[in-house]
Amino acid sequence: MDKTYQPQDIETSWYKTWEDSGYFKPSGEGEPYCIMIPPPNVTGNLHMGHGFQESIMDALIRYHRMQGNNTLWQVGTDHAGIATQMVVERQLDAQGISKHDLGREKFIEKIWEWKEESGGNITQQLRRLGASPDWSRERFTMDDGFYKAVQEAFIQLYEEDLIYRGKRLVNWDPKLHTAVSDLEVLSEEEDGFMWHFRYPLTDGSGHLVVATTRPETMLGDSAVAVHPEDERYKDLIGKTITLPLVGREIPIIADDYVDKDFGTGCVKITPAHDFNDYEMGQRHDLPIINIFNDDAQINNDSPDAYRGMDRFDARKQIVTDLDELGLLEKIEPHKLKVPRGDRTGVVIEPYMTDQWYVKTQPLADEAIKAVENGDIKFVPKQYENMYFSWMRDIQDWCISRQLWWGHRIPAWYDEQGKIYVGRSEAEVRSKYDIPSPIKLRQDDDVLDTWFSSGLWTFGTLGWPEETEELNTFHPTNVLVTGFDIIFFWVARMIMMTLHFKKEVPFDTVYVHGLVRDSHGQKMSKSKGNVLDPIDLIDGIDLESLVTKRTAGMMQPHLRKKIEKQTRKEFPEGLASYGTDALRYTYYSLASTGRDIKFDVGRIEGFRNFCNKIWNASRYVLMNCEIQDDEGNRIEAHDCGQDNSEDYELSVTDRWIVSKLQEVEKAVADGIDAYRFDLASQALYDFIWNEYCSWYLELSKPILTSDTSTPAQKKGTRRTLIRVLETTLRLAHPLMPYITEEIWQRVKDLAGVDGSANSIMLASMPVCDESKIDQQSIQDVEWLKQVIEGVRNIRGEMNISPAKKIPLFFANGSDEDQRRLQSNEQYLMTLASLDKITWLNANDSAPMSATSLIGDMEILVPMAGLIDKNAEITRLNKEIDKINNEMARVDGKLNNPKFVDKAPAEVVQKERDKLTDMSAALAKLKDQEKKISEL
RNA sequence: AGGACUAUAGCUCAGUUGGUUAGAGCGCUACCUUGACAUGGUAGAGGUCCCCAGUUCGAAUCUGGGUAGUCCUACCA
Repeated sequence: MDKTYQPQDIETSWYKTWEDSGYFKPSGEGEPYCIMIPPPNVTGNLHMGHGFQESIMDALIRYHRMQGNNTLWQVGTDHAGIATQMVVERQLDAQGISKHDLGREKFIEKIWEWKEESGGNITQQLRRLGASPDWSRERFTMDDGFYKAVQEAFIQLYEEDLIYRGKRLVNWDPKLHTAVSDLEVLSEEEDGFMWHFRYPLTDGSGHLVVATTRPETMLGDSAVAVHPEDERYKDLIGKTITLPLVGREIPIIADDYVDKDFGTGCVKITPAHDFNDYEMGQRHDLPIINIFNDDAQINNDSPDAYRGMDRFDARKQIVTDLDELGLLEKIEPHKLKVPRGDRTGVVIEPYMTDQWYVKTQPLADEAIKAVENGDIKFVPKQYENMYFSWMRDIQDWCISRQLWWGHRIPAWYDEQGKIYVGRSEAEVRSKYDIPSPIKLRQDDDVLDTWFSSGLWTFGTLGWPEETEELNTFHPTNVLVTGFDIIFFWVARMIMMTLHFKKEVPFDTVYVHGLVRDSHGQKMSKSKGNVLDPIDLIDGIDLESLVTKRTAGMMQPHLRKKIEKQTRKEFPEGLASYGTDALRYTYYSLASTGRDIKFDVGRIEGFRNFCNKIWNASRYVLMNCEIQDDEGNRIEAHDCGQDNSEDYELSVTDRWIVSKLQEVEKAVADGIDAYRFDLASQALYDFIWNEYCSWYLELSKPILTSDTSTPAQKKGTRRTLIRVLETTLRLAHPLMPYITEEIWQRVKDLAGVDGSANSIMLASMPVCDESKIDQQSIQDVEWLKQVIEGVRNIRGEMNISPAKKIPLFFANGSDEDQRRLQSNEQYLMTLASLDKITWLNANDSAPMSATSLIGDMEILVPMAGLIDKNAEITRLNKEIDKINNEMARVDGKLNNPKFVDKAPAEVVQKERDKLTDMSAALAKLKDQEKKISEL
């Protein structure tokens, strides 16, 4: 083995082996366990959020696979309608071609080409993470089978009257020329203005002042509304206004939606271009006057002067014109929420169109019940509230999109506009008996991407066919996803699955936070703080990182800023940390419900952890086999794996095995509770602090000493290798590569069945309580305390670690003496001693620096080693510490209320503490006095 | 406007049902190339657990009220 851990040397080849060997496929045996991957955008790239999410899923999958479950991780990608279409449109744009130049068919071909070209990218990146989904079952939301599922779902819902076509106001994206759902609109507060206009009364008796943030919509006004009890305007209700610039006569109406105290108390009503106005229009039977075309330019039904004008130009012109007419009363700065498309960023326009809708209420009712009655659980639980509040106030879902890339809606129209829904034109014709002379035209629209994603859990398993996989793996066990798509996806999946499958899509939803940068900022291209998981795995030099972060950046000042910031933060670029370190970092940060701040310092720490495991394994191997200069095995030592009983386990062997049981439990508990931070912490602590820092050091005196017997050496080897092998299996779900690499070299020494080819198919270690030996734990605890006591004196007194020193034990019990006798060898080595002396009650001790282990004192003679004043200082520090603590405990015990009311055992504990401390204090003070008198 | 979440060491975070001398990693200080590992070892410093009040014998933990931040939902033209 190499002296240092080099992740790049081991990762890709192991992945290939696993995949080629078919290890990712369900075993076909055991309890089924299934996770559906949230399908990433097929032409997208892996970002930190994916990295986190997939690492969590892979840990769960590997863990369950090793537990013997029939484990399926279903993988696939999403066609991501709008996003993908936009990318290809932009590419064509760069060549000066518009999609209309190509026509629908050719354009879709182009997208398929782009899908073929870049589609493998994200799945390759997923492989780099060590993800172990069943690639042989990979799906795409627009593959033939999925198309069929989508079609079937649409037709069924239509036939059940749960899908309908309707004309109403939708969120219109004038850049994309499509409707979008409420969820795809983001409203941010922006600076704007409030314009106050005078609207003259038709009878010439004066005017009303209306306030608006959108002057251009006045062309479509069909009323002015006031509050029915507003004294100022009561008499005007029923009169009319002559709309300036347009000349239309519109009524003044009363509606208690109007807030008397806001603006002027008069509201212009534009039913065709505002959701609230639309409602009011319905209530008062007002005409709906559309003033825009699909581009949000003023249409030809509007006054000549404004036709063809962009909405924002028209706004300016209308304000100017009204001003010239003396009708502009004032303009005030005003903050308002501006709705923008989440993809395009342009202002979304409420717009009258024909669209397809899903009637959501009946579906939502069932979906709410499923969470209420616990069939589906959210982790963390608080997200259930978010889910409920949205579901209980759900609106019908607009599912049609005026795009070309997606599942085309399976509906046909005859020349009268009558709708026929079916699987194909032929089916529709025969079903509704439509003769060929009658022309049918298929609906041009495609379905919202989330409509198809909603079918993901069962569509990928073969629905609408009743497949074996569907029976085996559905409902799935857990969905791992970000909170940002609970509404988009999780809620819809629950509704659709309950409706079509009559069962839940998954038992548990594990919701994680957003991955942010180390300062808590969202990672974004424009901020230039994006980290690419692949760069963290492979490393990247500074220049490449700068180039990458500033690529495609239009504004030069942003470019400069990002470059400066990047050079400052990563002056050396990024080192190659490897997949295992990256994954471990994710796990360590995966506590509940929080966003994740990703700090490169953390990943470096875990790369070091990998190195620690690597080197500990080297040590174990060096002691379990005879090696050549390169560290290759020439011959294996007998590590006690045959069934002979000629080995002897020491107290430290029994201790580390006990500790191993504890960490096995901690890891299992952590993973079972989706607390990967706790699982990874427990494992880290065990490997680094217990196994490496203590156990490996404790094994050295046995293995190197001439006085230890062959049986003792064999027992130690056996424990070294077995604990290592078990720990590797325990760690494998979290760090697949390094564990496999090392496991292959240790498995036979640890007595693993020779037919086991890969650690990923080995069994997950399970805590065996009967192997926990309390006596050994206490003994080693004692031993550690003695060693730490000596080291503390050494450290504080600046005694060179190379200097061997004598040690005396005073005031010890029989138990102490027993422990000393059985651990002398360890003590001599680990504390670097040259002599140990046990003092009986009457023996006199040399003047020494002292440390207390319970009642027992350990003494390091001062002669020639220790400065008197330094020791006094050290003792006083100890004395102060104990004094403070004693004062606290004393106060407690002198409080009669505490003594009366607290449980007896708590009181007793405090009493014991006090007794121990006063004994210790007396000894330290005595010691301090003696030394001072020297 | 309603709701959720967060506040613990310089930084990033743990802290189970109230009882610990409040922990970890990184960073920091001193010493050390000893044979698995300097991607290392040993020792150490560092905390008014956001503030105020309450419940309790006892509060980082429970309750109420603040303050600050993050986010979600709905919005007034």
